[in-house]
Order: sequence, then structure tokens, then C-alpha cells
Amino acid sequence: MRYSKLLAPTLRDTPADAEVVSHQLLLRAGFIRRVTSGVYDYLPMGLRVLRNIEHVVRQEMNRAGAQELLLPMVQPSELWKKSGRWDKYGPELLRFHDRHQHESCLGPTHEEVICDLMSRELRSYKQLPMNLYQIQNKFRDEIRPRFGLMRGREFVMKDAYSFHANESCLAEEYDNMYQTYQRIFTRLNLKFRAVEADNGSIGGSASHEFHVLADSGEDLIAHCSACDYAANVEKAISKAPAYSYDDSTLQTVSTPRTSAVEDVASLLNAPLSQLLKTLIFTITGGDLDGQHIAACVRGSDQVQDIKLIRALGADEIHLASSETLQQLQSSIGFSGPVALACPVYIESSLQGAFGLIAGSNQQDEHLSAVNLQRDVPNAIYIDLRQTQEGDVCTHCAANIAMSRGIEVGHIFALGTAYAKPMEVMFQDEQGKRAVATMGCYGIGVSRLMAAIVEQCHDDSGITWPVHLAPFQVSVITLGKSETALAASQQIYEGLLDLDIQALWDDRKERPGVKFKDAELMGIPLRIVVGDRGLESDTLELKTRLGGAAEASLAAVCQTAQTMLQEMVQEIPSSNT
RNA sequence: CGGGGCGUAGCGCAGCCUGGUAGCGCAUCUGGUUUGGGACCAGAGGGUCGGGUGUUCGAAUCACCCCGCCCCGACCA
Repeated sequence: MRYSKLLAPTLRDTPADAEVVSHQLLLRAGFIRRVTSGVYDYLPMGLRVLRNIEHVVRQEMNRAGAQELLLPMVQPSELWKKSGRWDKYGPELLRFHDRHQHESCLGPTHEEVICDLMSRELRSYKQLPMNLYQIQNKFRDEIRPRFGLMRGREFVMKDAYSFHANESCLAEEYDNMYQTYQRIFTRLNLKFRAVEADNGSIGGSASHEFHVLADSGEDLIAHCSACDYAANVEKAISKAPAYSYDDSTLQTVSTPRTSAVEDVASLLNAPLSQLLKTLIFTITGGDLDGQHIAACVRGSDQVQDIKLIRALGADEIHLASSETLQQLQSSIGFSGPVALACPVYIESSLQGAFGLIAGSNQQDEHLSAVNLQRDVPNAIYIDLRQTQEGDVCTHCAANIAMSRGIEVGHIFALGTAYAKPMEVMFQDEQGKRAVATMGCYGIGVSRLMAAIVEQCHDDSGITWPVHLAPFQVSVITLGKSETALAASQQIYEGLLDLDIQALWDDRKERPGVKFKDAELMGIPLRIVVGDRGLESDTLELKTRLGGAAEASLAAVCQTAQTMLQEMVQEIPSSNT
């Protein structure tokens, strides 16, 4: 490609509304442009990288035995009503009517469509297992799109769905996909970690997320500093530090206008861990829909609401309104579990705890020396607290550390959660009709592009790994002498003959401009063609990361090829 | 949806407080001088000042409403 014809509008200044590096650099390097909130154009350079990422994903999926297909983005509401998600999915699902007033939606994911297909095409157990995937645009009307490609509303996703005759076969494929994801992210040159995850509303049994480790990540991951244990905080389990306080008689203490745990603690000169924090929630969905419950953890801990939602079998929980609190005869900021008129769930590590300070449900008063067993006899003990840095690993007793992560992949063992309502049936070995068992496996392809930039950049711009770069080589012509132009063209064509993706910067720009652009865009290798080098027949080759070499005009393409091969070898192979 | 911030040329910004008919840097176009790290000189093009309503002789500027964008919280690849 000749740069003079390339649509790659690089920016000298960082757009003011871009917060994270990947967003800033992808905009500045002319890879993407925003169309509307969470929706982007992929310009030629951006698309080339996206295709390179897709190539790795495809290769590994195919190698794992999955087959590619393409499903529609527009989906009829009937399928979603059949699965039960038309009502469950919420406003993230973009719904609309066509000219015949037919109700449809844009696909945020494709369980319904693939199940519909399979319900018609799957006949015999002999066809199973089968893993089908696609790489396609998804649309989710996110509450808050942000950080460029990191959280868009329209984004590119690889989604795979596997079908099985039984659970053990699903377990095998789940493991196969787990290994495949390890290979994919390794080949993409990422620092990542597989973590145990909450299954979310999708349901099913096992679930793992793959996180790229980056400070800009939106997720919190708890991982053991010694063993392999790693989990999303939504699900992470760890041993909380143990505390012990004096047991004595329950007493009321005056705490005028002091409701925040920190303030109560300092007023009573007590550690945060001695306080009992009580949150009252109203439940939406499930058997307890509309009811209220209280959740208690230590003042030094946080309630992990996903854990609570799962324990309650709810869809959502919200902090109760002040009217609700009045109904329950409690008081905002002074809620406590003692004699509270609703079910009380207490963090399990607090079982048998005493000497605690809790709200009294009376304005401006707390209770001291609460003994949970004595004073809250009907409490239900469940895992509620959010894992914190410094907790103890339940697997090996080492310390738990916390990191930020960008979720780039998620695999689920779904079981029959979709296949059953969608009637994905087959005839088993005994000739009986059976429901297929499913798994689903997602990778955020466009998000990966951002995640890779988060890990591959320096002060000058992006530093793509060779196999992902939009072009492997930039041929930079300096000056406008006929010899330099002719030599550049010769090199450019020589590189193309060697099947090397080359960008020939034939613009009438000063050298500095060309160097800066090539660095910003992250092209791994550059060849400088100027009169100076041509006179002595020594052309300069420089890698984006600081390597350098020289070669004669006759040998420069060959040298470039060798250097590129060496750079590829620095990238981990897929055999991990 | 709640909290905070912002909207003036492609990008980055000033002007707004104290109304008088829009400006700077970069980018773009023309000509010239330059040419191994984001050049210089001269000239030029480009703006319904996010939209609407109101106040006023007069609104980018003041008031009200709406729209859009960004950041922090609840969702997820």
C-alpha cells in the first residue's frame, strides 16, 4: 500500500474525550473513528489489525475442531420469547418493529438463533458433539459505553456454541475450549489469566473468564500469590481474617447523627472490623420477588452483591427505599439485625461472632456487644463478603492479591438451560428423544484490539506484535530524488514478492513526519531509503522496539524477511 | 437512571464572567525556500459558536428547555 493513497488520518493532539491509552492511540493513529456513543468505524489500518486477530482466533478454533458459520444479526422476538429471555434480558436488548410491525431485536448473543437452527437440524447422537462458531458484530445497548473499543455497543465477537449428548462430553469440550483460549491469548502475545467466574444470568454449571491484566481493566480479580487459584471478585472465596472481641451484655449506645461505619467506629473508638454493617435490599425476580432482606458483613468488608443475588435466586437487588425501612421499623444509617422484621443473611465467617457493634434500628443509636447467636437467632449464614487483598487463600493458605483485568473471553458450561426451552433434541443410542447439553464460548475480538494496545505501547505510539501489525514493514522514502523513489519502489515490490505486507511512505513529507507516523501506527520494521544510504549502498533497517541492521539495496528485502522471522520467534507459540 | 464535567473549523483550545456580529496553534489548499526526527515564509479556504425558545436595538456571551459527548456508580465480550 502506498501511504499517499491510504486513509490513515493520524492526529498530533490527543482527542480530549479519550481517557485510556488504547482509545487515545487507536484514534491518533487513525485506526478508528467514533460514529456515535459506543459505535466505531474501523478505518483501513484498524480493519487490518482486526483481521489479523480474527485470523489467530479462526486458526485455533478450527484446529480445536469447531466449524465456522454466520448467523443473522436481526432476530425475531419469537425465539427470545421461547427461551424466556425476551422478558429477562432488559433494555440492553435493542428491540424494534419492522414495517409489518413484526417484533425483532438485534442480536446481543446467539443462543436462541443457534438453538433454533439445531432444533431443526440435529437428529441423531451420531452428529454429536458439534461445535459451531462465528465472528460477527453484536449489539448490546450498554448503559454506559466507554473507553473506545473496550466497551462498545456494537462490537465484534467470536461466539461458539457446542452441543453434546451428555455432561461428560460437554466437560471434555469445555476443557478443549479452555486450552484453545489459552493458546489464542498466548499467540496474541497477551499477559492474561484464566479466572473462575460467576455464570451470570446465563446459568449453567462451570464458567471461566479470561482476563488481560491491565490497570485500565474494569474488572477486579482475586488471585493467590502462591497457587493457581484466581477468580473474579464476584465469585472469589477466601478466608477472612479472624477477630475476637469481648463478650458482654447487649447495650444501647448513643451515636447522634453518626451513621457511616467509619464515623461510628471513630466515635466509639472501635476498629472497623468490630462493626456490623447491615444493608437492606429489595429483591427483584425469583421466588422472593418484591421481598426485603438484610445482609450483614463486618464494617471492614463489602457485601458482594452478585453472591447475594445468586444465593437468593434473584435477578436484581436494590438498596431498600427509606419508606421500606420505615415499614420494617428500621432507620436509614442505623439498621441492624437485632429484632429486625425481615430475613437476615449474615456473612458466614461471622458465625458465632460476638462483641460486635451494630445499628439498633433506632435513630441515633447503636447496640454494642451484639452476640449473633444470642441476639439474632434466626439468621441465615452465607458467603457474602467480597474478597480483599490480604485475605488468605482457601486452597493453600498464601495471601490473596487483587489485580485489574479486561475480560476478553468467557466460557460457560450451559447444560440444558437453553436447549430445553428451545427444544434442541436428538435421538440417543437407545432411540429415545433427549435434550442436548450445551456449552458457549465468547471472545471479544474488537475489545482484544484495545487490550493488545493497552499492553503494547510506548511514548511514541503502538508497538504491535509482528503478526498483528497492520503492515509488517514501512518503506520510508527520504527526499524526492529519482534514485530514492526508484529504489523505494524496487524494495516495496521486492517485499510484496516475498509476501510481506509493506507500507510505502511515498508522501512528500519531511522525514520526521514519516518516522513519527510509522511509530505511532506501530509498524514493527522500517526501511529508510535516502540518497545518503543509496550512495554507500547501505540501507538502514530499524525495528519498532530498537533493533537495527544495515543491508545493501540488493539484499535489503531478504534481510527484512529474516528480521521479521526473528521477531515472530520472540512471540510465544501456541504450545502452552 | 443517579452524581460530576463539557459542547466554538478535522484535532487541541481562547473568547462567555462584564452582550456589539468569532480568534489562536496544528491540520488542509496555492506558491516559494527547505529535506535523516512532527520545517520556514507568503497567501488562501473552512465555523447554522450542539439545537430551540426567550430577554435585548443587538446573543457564542444572559435565562429556560431539549439534544449530544466524556468521567464516576449498577451490566458484560
